[in-house]
Amino acid sequence: MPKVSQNKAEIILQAALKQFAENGFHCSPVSQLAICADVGVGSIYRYFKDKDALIHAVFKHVDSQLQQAVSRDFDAGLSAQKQHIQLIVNLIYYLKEHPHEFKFLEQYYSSPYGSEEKHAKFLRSEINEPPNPFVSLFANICQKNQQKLPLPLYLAMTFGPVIFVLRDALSGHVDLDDVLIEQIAAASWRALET
Amino acid sequence: MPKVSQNKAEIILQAALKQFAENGFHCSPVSQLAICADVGVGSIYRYFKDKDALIHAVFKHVDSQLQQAVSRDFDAGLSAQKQHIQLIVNLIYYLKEHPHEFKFLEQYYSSPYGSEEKHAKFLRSEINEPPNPFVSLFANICQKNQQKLPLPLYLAMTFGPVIFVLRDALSGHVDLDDVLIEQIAAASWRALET
DNA sequence: CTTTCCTGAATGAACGTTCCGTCAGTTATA
DNA sequence: TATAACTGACGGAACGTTCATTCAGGAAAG
Repeated sequence: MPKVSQNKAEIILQAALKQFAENGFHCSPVSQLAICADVGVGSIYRYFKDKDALIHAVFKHVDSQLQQAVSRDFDAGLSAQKQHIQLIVNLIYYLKEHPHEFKFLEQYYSSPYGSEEKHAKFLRSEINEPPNPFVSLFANICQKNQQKLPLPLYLAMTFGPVIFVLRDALSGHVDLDDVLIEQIAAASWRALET
Repeated sequence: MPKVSQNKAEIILQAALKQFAENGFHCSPVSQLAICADVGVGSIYRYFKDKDALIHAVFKHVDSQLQQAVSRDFDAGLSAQKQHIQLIVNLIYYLKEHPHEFKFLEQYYSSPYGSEEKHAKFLRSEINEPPNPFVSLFANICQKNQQKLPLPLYLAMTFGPVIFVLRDALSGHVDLDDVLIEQIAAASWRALET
């Protein structure tokens, strides 16, 4: 037995993701997280300094999986349009099939926890991180067309509709089928053309 | 609200809007609301059954003012494109200049409080409410072009970018000037064309 | 005086965090 | 190998804090 079973930390992380997504940070008492992970309350504090640290750890975990999923089958040889649509479709598919991850990220980014992180991702171009495919694609688009497309416009027309439609799909008000997904991706590309 | 000072309820409502927007529902204790409104804690419970009722009352207040602001200068005689852009610009302007209202609405809609309300607004076409200008315009667009544009796509491409860019503007990461506002409105119209 | 309005200390529930006893697994001793 | 001593992961009762809500009583209005 290792000092700290790597398994138990993982179990806590998964249980926390589920609880946070379903009930929100504030309505997920540590006692409830413990029950959901089938673990004593004290054990959570063995693996994570406090509740905040747990929330950040869940984010890190979710974010890295999302990055991976979005970049899947990415082909830099395709046209900018095809790349764009591929990324959007990947993004929607992944989040549609991982509603817990989506709800968690929404909460995280719109809370004091993630208000910095959000833009660090796009406005800095940091080293030692895997290059964000959306950022590279945007740079690509700007270079090809000499149009001066502002980054905030690109982000708004790209992620805005995705987030909006995912919310509606998750709340059960909208049936987000393959056709609608393709339509969203195509429309968001049209929005960027001039 | 029976026989009670009209004024004091209003003061509480405004103070609550400010506090909720700045600190969130969960970090706005009733004691703090009372201090901010310069009333006793008990008085809040004279005007509102409990904290939840207060939150719903703030929503009703904010929502009605927003509806009014968006419909300003609305001219049904203009082209669908011009109408669309006018509505979007109105919406962005109002929310940009009323950040408390925006932050409150964001919180409200993405909390258990407003998960129903949100879509009641669009998916039902209820009587005895003032007609939603976006809904009428959408019906208009669908009639003119015989394209079968699904409502969820329209909503996503219309409100998605607006919400996204407003978030960034509010967090100080983006300078949402008149040019960008026009660009967003124009892009969202382009997204709907086929 | 009677009634209405208002207050903030008091209340109890719920929460995050701590702390210590328990015990399975590991090492030391013979 | 058998036994004793040690170690640190683990659980959950207990603690202190914070919150929404209440209520007894004071102030104002009539």
